[in-house]
Amino acid sequence: MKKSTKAPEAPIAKARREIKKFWNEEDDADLSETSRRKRKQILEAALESFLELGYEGASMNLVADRAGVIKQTIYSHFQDKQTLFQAVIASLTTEYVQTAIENPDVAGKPLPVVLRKLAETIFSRHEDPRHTKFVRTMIGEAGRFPELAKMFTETTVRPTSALITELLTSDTDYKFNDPEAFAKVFLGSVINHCMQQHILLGKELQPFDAMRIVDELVALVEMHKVK
Amino acid sequence: MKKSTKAPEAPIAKARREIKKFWNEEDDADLSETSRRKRKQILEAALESFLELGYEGASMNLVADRAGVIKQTIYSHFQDKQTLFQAVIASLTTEYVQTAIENPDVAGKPLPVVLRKLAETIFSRHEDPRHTKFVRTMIGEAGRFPELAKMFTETTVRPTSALITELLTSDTDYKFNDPEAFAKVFLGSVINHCMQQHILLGKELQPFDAMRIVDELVALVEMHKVK
DNA sequence: ATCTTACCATACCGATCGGTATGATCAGAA
DNA sequence: TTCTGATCATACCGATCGGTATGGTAAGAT
Repeated sequence: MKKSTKAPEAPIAKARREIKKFWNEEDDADLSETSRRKRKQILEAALESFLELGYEGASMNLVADRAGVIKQTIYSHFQDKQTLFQAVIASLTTEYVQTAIENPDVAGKPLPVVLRKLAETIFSRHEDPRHTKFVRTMIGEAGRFPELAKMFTETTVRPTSALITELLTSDTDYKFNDPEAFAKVFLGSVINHCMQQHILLGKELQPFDAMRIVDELVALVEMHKVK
Repeated sequence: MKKSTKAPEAPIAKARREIKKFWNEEDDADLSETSRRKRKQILEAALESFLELGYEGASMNLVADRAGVIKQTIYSHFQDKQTLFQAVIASLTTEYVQTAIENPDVAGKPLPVVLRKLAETIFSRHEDPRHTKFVRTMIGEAGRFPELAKMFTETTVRPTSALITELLTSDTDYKFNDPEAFAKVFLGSVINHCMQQHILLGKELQPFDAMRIVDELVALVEMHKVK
């Protein structure tokens, strides 16, 4: 009846490969241990600086200081500020993609359970302040760094949407006229709730229980059960 | 049966009042004609500069040049860069609030028609490149200017959500278990589609017809029709 | 032991930043 | 006409920007 859970993994793995290809990620193999450590320090410091102050607001001097490194070391690892920024965003994106939908314990579970689990994963991710800042930064710079925005949607939003679509179509207990559209409704409701509550600080003004959203969505799913 | 359409107007007007109060909008009455013109030139130039380059990326020199004005004139109208930025965002927010839901021609129309109209309004607004940049900027600076983000949600997202909730509850032809949650599902799906397609440039990678979203949503609404 | 390589500290570069000072010009109200 | 206030042009302020140069130090590989 239900398709195996292997299929959902495929687009994720593909996405990961595409990221590496997209960013021309060099092998770290030919770097010394200390050099790789420095590089990681730089990336971590740049990450916090960019997410805290934005691309223009964060200075290379600050990044160097926070990394415990001099500026020249940064420029020996990254061509310029833009490259460093792109590396930071790309690294964060891959991190979130890798931890995205790696719950293999949904095999054979009923559709509502799987969807609840998926929504909960997204909700819990938006509890992380770093993720909130990441999304803000990525969106804020989407106009100046369109490739970053495209990579983000391509590697996170789209596979998730595709996954939901597949879950909807493969479960023969349910029947949807336009599964792709319903998947976008489902995912859009979840994401937008996070956007409004966390990214735009709605939770400080008008907190709204995420469970009511997912309950409503599951109820809508149940209305599509074949009798 | 259906409530009058006056009710939806109330929260909008209230929001507008709150904006003015929030921003302590000074009366332009005591300013000379040329002075008011200069101020408008400055705001327009600042608007385009901030939306194009972000808060940190836009310089006061650039704004002055684009406004055809010297820097001192800017500082005679606005205390500093932050104040100017806040004025720009506030001005844009009020503009979008004012043109939000001023379609009085939905009186007595069936619920799906009204909801379609509402969704279309949101969709068409996101066709405007300036609005796209505005949303990107606002979200990007939400961490550094939390009051701006809060004002935005408070004056645009929340009243719209409340309006939909009221539409869902007041139409006795339909019955929803949790109208507020369904309203958020509806609005969330619409907004997230715009976010993904326009703000995050998804339309350049994977264009998706907005009509399929709204069709799906309306279909979901119809499933709640009382027999 | 030599040599290479990455890192260090410091200082520098021209440009630009947000914001201010000075003093001339110009328009409208008295 | 005189006065007042806003805008003008220009130049300046200290600070900081992204990025580079110089020359010394420390460590791992040959």
